[in-house]
Amino acid sequence: MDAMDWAILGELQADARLSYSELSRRVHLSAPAVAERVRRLEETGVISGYHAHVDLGRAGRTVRALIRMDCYGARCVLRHEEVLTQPEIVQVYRVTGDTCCLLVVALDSMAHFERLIDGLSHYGRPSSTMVLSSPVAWRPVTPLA
Amino acid sequence: MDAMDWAILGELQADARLSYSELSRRVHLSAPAVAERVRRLEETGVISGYHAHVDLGRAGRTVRALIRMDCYGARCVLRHEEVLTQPEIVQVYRVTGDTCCLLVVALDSMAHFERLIDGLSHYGRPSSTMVLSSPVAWRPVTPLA
DNA sequence: TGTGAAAGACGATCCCT
DNA sequence: AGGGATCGTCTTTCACA
Repeated sequence: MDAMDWAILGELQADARLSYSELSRRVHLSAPAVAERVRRLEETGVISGYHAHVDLGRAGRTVRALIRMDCYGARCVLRHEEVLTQPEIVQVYRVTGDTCCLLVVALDSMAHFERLIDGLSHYGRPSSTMVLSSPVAWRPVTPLA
Repeated sequence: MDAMDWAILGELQADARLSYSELSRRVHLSAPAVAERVRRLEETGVISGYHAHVDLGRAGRTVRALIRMDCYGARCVLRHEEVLTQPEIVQVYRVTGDTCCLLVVALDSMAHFERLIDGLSHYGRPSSTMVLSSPVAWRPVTPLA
């Protein structure tokens, strides 16, 4: 992971659809050399994937919330994968502290949200907070000073 | 936003670097037609970008935490953009409830984390929880049933 | 590792449907 | 709005440094 790798990562985090030739121009390296470095970043797992980001609001998911789950021991949602694979749940963090995990959910209506909460309450006590906005929706990973 | 748009969104969310020709094969449409639909999805903002995802652990960011900020009125971090642009902060949610926002942070050490907390405490009272793992790191957006 | 050249594939565009 | 043909560009592979 030298400066060249970080330069390539920076470009691909900003625009994953850049061609190797455009990438090679930006980082001042030949296209085959860039392609080889990208291949290795993928192989070693530094790059975990390339994803189009969909605007949740414009896709109809106007209701967003954070749900802290205080689970009932063995009935913990983390032990029931089928719960976590619901499309409404967009992120799950297992955390320390007095709750077992935090769910980030995005839905199309409050009614749908109410139904989700009802389903989750079988596994633990959900404590919800509505998301008003995301001042930082996502930030590229850079080497820390 | 018909079924074809959703099929294209599904493919590009799974692999943003797919070529139009490969995409056209997968959704059974000609390449120019696919390109035109993608262009419109970008223009209308449904697709907000294409990003390479970097594995935080393999990039040296081994410490992750969620920080709820209980801000001191006008000194709220949401009013101080320079605070939120720090590279350690990877996501920010403005939320309802008794705290003003939730920060998702990723750092290379606990010492660095301590310094971050110290800096934040100027703006409000930070309440932190460590992230153990992400059972669902990210999920593609699909039409809800 | 990185470069340069060559062959095949791909992306952009135009026109027609 | 989609399909087919075109041309310029890009990806990939190779030999070589």
